Amino acid sequence: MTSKITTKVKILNAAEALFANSGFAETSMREITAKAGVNLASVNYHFGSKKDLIKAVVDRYLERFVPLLLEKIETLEKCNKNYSVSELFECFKSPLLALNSINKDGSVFFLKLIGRGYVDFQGHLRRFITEKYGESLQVIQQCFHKTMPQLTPSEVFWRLHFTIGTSVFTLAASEALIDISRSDFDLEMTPEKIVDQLLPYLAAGFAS
Amino acid sequence: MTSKITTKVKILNAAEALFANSGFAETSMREITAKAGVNLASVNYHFGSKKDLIKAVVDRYLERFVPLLLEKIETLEKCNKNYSVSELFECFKSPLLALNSINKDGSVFFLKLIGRGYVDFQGHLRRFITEKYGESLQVIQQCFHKTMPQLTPSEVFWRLHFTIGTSVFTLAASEALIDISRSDFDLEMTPEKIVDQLLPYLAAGFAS
DNA sequence: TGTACATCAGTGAACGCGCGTTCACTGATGTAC
DNA sequence: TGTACATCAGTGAACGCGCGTTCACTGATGTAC
Repeated sequence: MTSKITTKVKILNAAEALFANSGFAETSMREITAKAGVNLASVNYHFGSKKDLIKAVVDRYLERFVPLLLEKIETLEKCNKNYSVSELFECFKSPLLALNSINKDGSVFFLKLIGRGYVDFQGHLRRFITEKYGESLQVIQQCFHKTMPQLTPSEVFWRLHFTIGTSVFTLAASEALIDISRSDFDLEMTPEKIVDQLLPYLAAGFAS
Repeated sequence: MTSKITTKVKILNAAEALFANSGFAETSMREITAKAGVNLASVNYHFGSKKDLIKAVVDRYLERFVPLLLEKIETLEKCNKNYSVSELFECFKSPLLALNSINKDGSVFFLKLIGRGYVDFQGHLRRFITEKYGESLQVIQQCFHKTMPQLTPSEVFWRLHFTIGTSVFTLAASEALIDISRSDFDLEMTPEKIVDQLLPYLAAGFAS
């Protein structure tokens, strides 16, 4: 039994790394297929178009991540009716780490991709995500509301997006920041170390 | 005395709006010149290349913003040896608002552009900024360090960039977020209202 | 003041290039009888 | 088991298009004598 990597998966693996690190618009089909070692035309054969490839790359992570996260949150709700923000934050950790089974740097790629999705392109990716995962996102939002019932739904929404924003921006820009950190402080940062500094910052902000 | 708007300024005004809202790579020279109502070739005539236009657009804001900010900080240091983080944050407000004299939405454009600069392009814009404004940025960083002397320089650096990240990401993605906010909560948000919610979040995070 | 020349702002059309996509095709595998 | 056909994965080359840039040129303004 050999674990044969199909052309489709080769393309996804090559594309996600390039998309995450350079952005959707900046990455060409020729770069992707060259990195994957497959024929240029095979992307359109397997995925139809570049837009659909982008969706497929992001969806491979969401399809794994969202159910795991919902499961964790459900368990938390059963065990503890009055959970805190940081307990809720904690629910994100293991589903994120589980993404590393898709790809060595899966969790970093995933957050970078989400960041690109916010900032790039007018909306086809966002539309796709809200259509497929809108309900789940609503549930998650309501859980955050329960931890701070004094806020309005809109306030919860915005604080949540500040939090997401900080996370994904930090990772999207991490290459530049790691560069600066190395040259200015002679400090070799890794995504893990960054997350360690990031989490208390986020928790303080959200509960402000 | 008529206030004649030169072709150069027409180009800058058209380009900054498009760059801020769509990104550098996604905006074409033809879109810029069409919006500015000038000849396609005039961008290369006045600026040399698209890369140099990007630098010029960003620099027009930095050239105004950085001296004003340094001035504010200097005044603060003279008046009050032991200033707080929020007093330091306060120094950013009026220089940011002063950018609205360049363009009605100047301060929003500026932050969006900085956000794009982090995430887009491999580095020519970042290199340009650190070369021209690196010293000033160092000074500002040291001021933040004074407000929290118990932190290492590296920790200050990272918290500062989390803060910048949240700000610029929120504004870069503000169009999408304002859309969602309208459809989900029937709430018409403006950049000003967003900033009002953002500031306490940032202060809490930085001082965590 | 008039003439000759230089500089500058701006233009229309074309250039070459890389892009995403398409198309006709090959060869391997699966299915029906 | 053998043959005919259908389906599927993958390919090489080309397509049309929009991109940033270039080039030869025009016309207005400034400068020297």
